Amino acid sequence: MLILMAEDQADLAELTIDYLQDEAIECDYACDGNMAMNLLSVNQYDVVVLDVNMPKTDGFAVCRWLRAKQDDTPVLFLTARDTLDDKLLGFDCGAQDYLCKPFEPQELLARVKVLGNGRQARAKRFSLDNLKIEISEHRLYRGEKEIQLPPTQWQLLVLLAQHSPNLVSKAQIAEALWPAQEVNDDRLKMLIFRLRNAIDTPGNRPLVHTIRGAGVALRNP
Amino acid sequence: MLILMAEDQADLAELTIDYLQDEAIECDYACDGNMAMNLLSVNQYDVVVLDVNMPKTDGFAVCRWLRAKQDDTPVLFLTARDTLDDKLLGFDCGAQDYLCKPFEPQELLARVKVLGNGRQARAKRFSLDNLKIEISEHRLYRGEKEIQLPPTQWQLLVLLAQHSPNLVSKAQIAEALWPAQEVNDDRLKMLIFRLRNAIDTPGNRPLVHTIRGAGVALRNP
DNA sequence: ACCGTCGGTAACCGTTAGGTAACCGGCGCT
DNA sequence: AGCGCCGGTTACCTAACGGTTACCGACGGT
Repeated sequence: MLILMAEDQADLAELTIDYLQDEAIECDYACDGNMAMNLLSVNQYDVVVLDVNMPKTDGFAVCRWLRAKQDDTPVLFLTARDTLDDKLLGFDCGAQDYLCKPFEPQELLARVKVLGNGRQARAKRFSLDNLKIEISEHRLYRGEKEIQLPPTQWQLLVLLAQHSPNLVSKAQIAEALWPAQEVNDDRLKMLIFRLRNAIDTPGNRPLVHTIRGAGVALRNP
Repeated sequence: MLILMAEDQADLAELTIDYLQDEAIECDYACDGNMAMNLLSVNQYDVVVLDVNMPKTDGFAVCRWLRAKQDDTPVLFLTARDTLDDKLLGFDCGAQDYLCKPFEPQELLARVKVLGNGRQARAKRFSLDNLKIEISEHRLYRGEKEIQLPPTQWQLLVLLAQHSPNLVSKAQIAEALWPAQEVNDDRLKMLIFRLRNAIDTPGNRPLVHTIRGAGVALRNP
């Protein structure tokens, strides 16, 4: 997950960013409103954390500008301005959340995660090469053709997609699909084989890769 | 927008609900955790506002229960428990927001609106292919012909329509139609069969699709 | 009391999914 | 080279699942 942190107090920003990065949240940093807008123009973020009091352009203005250009990236205001009117103004600008300083980094983390996940939840789709998965619709396409998958193969595919492009170990798969059972290598072998047959059809680039002795990954060659 | 307010202090709840209703937010009210779960089993809400300290079942438990049954309705905790640990616990249970008492009703309203917006407004009409459902009038048409549905089939149809084109799992259906009963596959099978007979009449495109091992969806092929 | 409707149970059946076993081929190790 | 392990591939068998039909009891209106 990649977020943009716009905050003019460099020391506070650094502490916060350090903490978030320890929790596997990548952060870009902007020290004022204009810089934030520049970065927002170039990159796509999962969440934007905005201070309100910033040089050049204030946080409210940045948020309004973002919404004006039809960008619905979730915005969280992080500011010392704690009056009701400020909060309402923040939500009015199109923010999703509003957290007052001083704050606990853990709470910020929790809220950022919610905003980032909600976005993902709304989408609930995955695509790689010409493979498209509509998870909530439970549909799967390779190119133009729709593919039907049996239950367990679908489970495996979703699992792989969620970790893509990372490798998923056999133990992880077994744990996810057959919880609290001893690992049986054979059924797993067959399962992977069948999934591969189903989605890596001839004429398409193979996407299911087994790494010998380690596990399986869903990714480009 | 329809929300569920679960709060054991009746006076506070009433004030809040009055305010929200003035702002065009309809509210159902639950005075304890069990009542909240009952209402959540029957109805679909845009947002759930949960107190933590409630009789019978506390708010955290309700939220966990909701997530366990794969319901991703946004949850906002509204509670006097303002320690960091409580907040983190709340988010851990799967909440989207956490607001501490005492609170300003305007802020609650703003946050509820944010949570409710991600989801499309509750449709009272639904149409797909040549199938038209007037939910509030309780009428159903396939092409020009009006169809009468028995109560449970109607319930199922509305449930499927609300999730369309997404898949609805058997467990979800059972939970919605026969809350707090053990899942009986057979009655469900018959129910789906009868609904399909009623609306997927010969000459029309079939819209009720069962995905083996997963559930049912109302959608175009 | 009669009848029609509705929803649940049971039984049947064709299909499919997924597990087991057997075979094969390659790679790395000694 | 030879062996053994790992993973790919084929074949087969059974249990589970879903569609379908038939039947039955409950309920409500006439």
